[in-house]
Amino acid sequence: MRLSELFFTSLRDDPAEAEMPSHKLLLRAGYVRQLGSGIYSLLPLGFRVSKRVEQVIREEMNAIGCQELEMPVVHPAEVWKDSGRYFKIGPELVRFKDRGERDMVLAMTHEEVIALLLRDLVQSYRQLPVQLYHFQTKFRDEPRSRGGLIRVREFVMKDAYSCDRDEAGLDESYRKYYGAYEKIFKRIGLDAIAVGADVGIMGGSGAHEFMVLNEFGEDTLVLCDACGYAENQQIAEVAKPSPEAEPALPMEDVETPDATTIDALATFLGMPRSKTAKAAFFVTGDGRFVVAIVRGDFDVNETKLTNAIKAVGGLRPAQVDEIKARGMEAGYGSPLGARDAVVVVDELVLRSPNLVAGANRVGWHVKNVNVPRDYLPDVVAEITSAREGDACVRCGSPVKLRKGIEVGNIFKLGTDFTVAAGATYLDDDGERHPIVMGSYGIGLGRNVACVVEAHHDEKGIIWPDEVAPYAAHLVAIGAARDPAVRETAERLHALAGDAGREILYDDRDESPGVKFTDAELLGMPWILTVSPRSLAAGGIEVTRRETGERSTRPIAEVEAFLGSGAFPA
RNA sequence: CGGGGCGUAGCGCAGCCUGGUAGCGCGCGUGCUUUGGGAGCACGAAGUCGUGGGUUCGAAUCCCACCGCCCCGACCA
Repeated sequence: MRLSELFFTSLRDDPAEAEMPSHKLLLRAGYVRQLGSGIYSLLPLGFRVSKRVEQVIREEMNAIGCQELEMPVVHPAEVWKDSGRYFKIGPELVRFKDRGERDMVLAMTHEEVIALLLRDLVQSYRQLPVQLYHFQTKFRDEPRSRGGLIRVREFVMKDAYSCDRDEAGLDESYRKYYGAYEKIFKRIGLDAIAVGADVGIMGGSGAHEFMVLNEFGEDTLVLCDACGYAENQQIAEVAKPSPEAEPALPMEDVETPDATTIDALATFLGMPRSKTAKAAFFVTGDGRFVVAIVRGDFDVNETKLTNAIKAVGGLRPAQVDEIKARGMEAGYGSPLGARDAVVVVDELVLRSPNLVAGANRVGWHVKNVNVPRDYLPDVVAEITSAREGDACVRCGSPVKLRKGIEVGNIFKLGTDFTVAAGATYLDDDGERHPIVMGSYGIGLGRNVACVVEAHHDEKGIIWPDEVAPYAAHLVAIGAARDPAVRETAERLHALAGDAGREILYDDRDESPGVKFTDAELLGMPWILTVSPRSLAAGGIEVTRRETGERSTRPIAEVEAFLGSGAFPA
C-alpha cells in the first residue's frame, strides 16, 4: 500500500478530546475517527488491525470446535420480551418501531436468538454439545462513553455461546473458552488476567472477566501476589478484622456540629473511623428503600448489596427528601427510628461493639450503638468492598487493588434463556431437559485500544507482529534524486504484494524527518529504509520498531523477509 | 441523570471580561530551492465564530433557550 494513496492523515497535535494514550495515538495516526459520542469509524488502517484481531479470535474459536455464524442486529422486540430482558434492561437497550409500528430493538447481545435457534434446530442429546459464535455490531446506549475505543456505544463483539446437556457439560465448555481466551490475549499482545466476576442480573453460576491492568480502567481488581487470588472488587472478599470485645455501653447522644462525613465525625470525636457506623441510602429499581450500614472504615459495595437483597432493577442513590420521609437525616443517618426501610447491616457491624451512629437529627450522633440491641437488621450480609492491604481470604497476605479494563468475559448462563425460549432436548432416557448455555464475549475495538495501551512509546504505536496492519513500513529517502533508491523501493513493494504480504510503502515526496516520524507514529513492527546511504552500505536499513535495533541487511535478505515474514536470526 | 469544562479553518489555540469589518501556529494548494529526523522563501485557498432567538446603530463578544463534545460519579465487551 502506497502511503501516497492511503486514505489517512496523521495529526501533529493531540486532539483535545483524547485523554488516554491509545485514544490520542489512534486518532493522531489516522486509525480511527469519531462520528459522535461513543461512535467511531475505523479508517483503513484501523480496520486492518481490527480484522487481524478478529482473525486471531476466529482461529482460536475454531480450534475449540466453535462454529461461526451470523445473527441479525435488529430484532423484533417480542424476542426480548419473551426472555424478560426487554423489561429488565433500562434505556441502554435501544427500542424503536418499524414502519408497520412493530416494536423492534437493536441487539445488545444474542442469547435470545441463540436460544430460539436451539429450540428450532436441536431435538436430541445427540446434537449436543454445540458451540456457536459470531462477530457482530452491538449497540448499547451507554449512559456515558469514554476513553476513545474503550467504552463506546456501537462496537463489534465476538460473542460465543456454548450449548450443553447439563452443568457438567457447561463446565467442560467453560474450561475450553477459558483456555482459548488465554491464547487469544497472549497472541494479540495483552497480559490479561482472569478474575472472578459478578454474575449480574441474569443469574448464572459463575463468571470470569479477563482484565488488563490500566490506570484508566473502569474496574477495580483485588489481587493477591502471594497466592494468586484475583477477583473483581465487586465480589472480592477479604478477611475482615476481629474487633476487641467490649461490654455494651448505654446509648448516649452527642452533639456533632457539621460532622456530616465519617472523616469529620472521627476527627471531631477523636476516635478511629472503625468506631463509627456509616449509613448509605438507596432505592431499588422496584421502589424499595434500602439503608445499608457498614463500619466507618469500610465502603458499601453496591454489587454485594444488590445481591444480598436481590434488588430488582439495581440500586440508585436515594434523594434527600426520600431519606427524610423515612425518618432519617442525610449526614446524620442511622436506622435508629427509621421506618419503611429495608435495613441491611454488614456482618462486621454486628461484631463491632459501641459504634457511633447518626441520631437522625442535624448536628447529633449517638454513641454506643449496638446491633441488634438498638435496632433490628432486616438482612445481615457481607456488603463491604475490599480495601488495599486487607488480608486475603485465601492466604492472609495483604491484597492490592488495581484498576483494570475488561477485554473479555466468560459466563455460565445456565438455563434461563433456553427455558424462556422452550429450547429443550430429549435425553437418552427419554427425559426432556432445557439446554444449558454459556456466553463468551470479546469486544474488538476495545482490544485494539488495549493493545495500543500496552504497546506504545512517546513516539507512537508499536504493533505486535500478530496484529499489525502491515508487517513492515518501507521508507524511501531521496528517491527523487537517486533512481536506484526508487527502483529498489518499488521492487520491494511489488515483491511483497506478489507474495501476498502487503507492506506500507512511504512513496510520498516528504522530508526524511516527516517520513521517519510518521513511520514511528503508525507503528509497523519493522521499518525498512532505502536511501542512497543504505544502498552504499550494502542494502536496506532494517529497524525493529519495538527495540529500535537497527542494522543494514543485504537486499536479498529483505526480499526473503518479504516473502516469508521472518528475518533470519 | 447530577457535577465540572469546552464548542472560532482539517488539527491545536488566541480573540469574548471592556461589542465596532475574524487572527496565530501546524496542516493544505502552486512555484522555486532543499532532501537521513516534523526544511526555506514567495504566493494562495479555506471559517454558517455549534444552532435558534433576544438586546443593540452594530454581536464571536452581552442575555435566554437548545444542540453537541470531553472529564468526574450511577452501567459494561
